[in-house]
Amino acid sequence: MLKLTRKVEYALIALRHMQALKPRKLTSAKEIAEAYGLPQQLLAKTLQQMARDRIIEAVQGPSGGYRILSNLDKISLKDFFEKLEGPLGIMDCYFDSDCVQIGACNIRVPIQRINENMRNMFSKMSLREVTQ
Amino acid sequence: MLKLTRKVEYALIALRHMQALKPRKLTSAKEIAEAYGLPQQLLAKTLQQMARDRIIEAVQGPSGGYRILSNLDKISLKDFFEKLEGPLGIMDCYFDSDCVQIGACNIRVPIQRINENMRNMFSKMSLREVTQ
DNA sequence: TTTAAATACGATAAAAATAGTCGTATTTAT
DNA sequence: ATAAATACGACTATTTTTATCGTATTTAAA
Repeated sequence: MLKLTRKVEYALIALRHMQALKPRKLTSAKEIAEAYGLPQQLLAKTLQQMARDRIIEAVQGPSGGYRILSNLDKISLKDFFEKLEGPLGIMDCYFDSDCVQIGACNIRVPIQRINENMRNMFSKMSLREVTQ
Repeated sequence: MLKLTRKVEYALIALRHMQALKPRKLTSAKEIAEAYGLPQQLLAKTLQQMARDRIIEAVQGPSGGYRILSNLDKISLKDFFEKLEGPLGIMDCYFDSDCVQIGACNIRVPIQRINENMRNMFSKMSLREVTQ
């Protein structure tokens, strides 16, 4: 319960790895996968997604790879999580809203409150705090 | 990502329902299941577990049912979640520790930090805040 | 200009976790 | 005695997550 997905986990590992390299130095999916024993293809997808989201930059071709693009101080954990996994909340009745309960549900408001607290907390933490 | 399970959701709905009743009044799994359109058997299990955890009290026999036993002010959401679902954390490398990474993992410390923040946040919220 | 190493990505398969059901036992008010 | 409720282990179904496959594209270097 309240678990992060592997995708997010791999993304954090990769970012932390890149952060430790010299600025602008490239590293490949293969390199990272081997260094930490991660499934390369899945890691690659995660890296590709972060590239689409402009968190990292991809360089194609042999001797290509990835490097950090954004200022990680400026990205909150909330935004990071949501970029990778969609809206952040304790239940999904606030996103899909095809909840059978319609009017009967008696915990909408309290759940809102918890969600607020969660989002607030992750808004206050930057990605750099995790990767540095 | 970071979702509660249905078990927890049903537990909260049930508690909120009981909280709205006159003190010491009993309500049954059937009653709650019908009122909110929940699967009765699964709800029943959740109620049974809360009874084992002494959050609510079970009365057997016909015209039996459940009522709130504990002071909900005194139970933190953290304890509540953990009673129902086990240890609370963003990843489970801290509980099972059979992570393949052994020494290679580079995000242990930062993940610890996030976990702390989560636990801290849910420690500060009482169950009553949600059910009232 | 061919080759090889890398990214890109949709489709699918496998595995794990979650959700729900079944069957049966026990309790107890009526 | 009966019926309505809790108790609970075993099982099944569903959904979500995780991982793999196959193929295309890019591009540095031989």
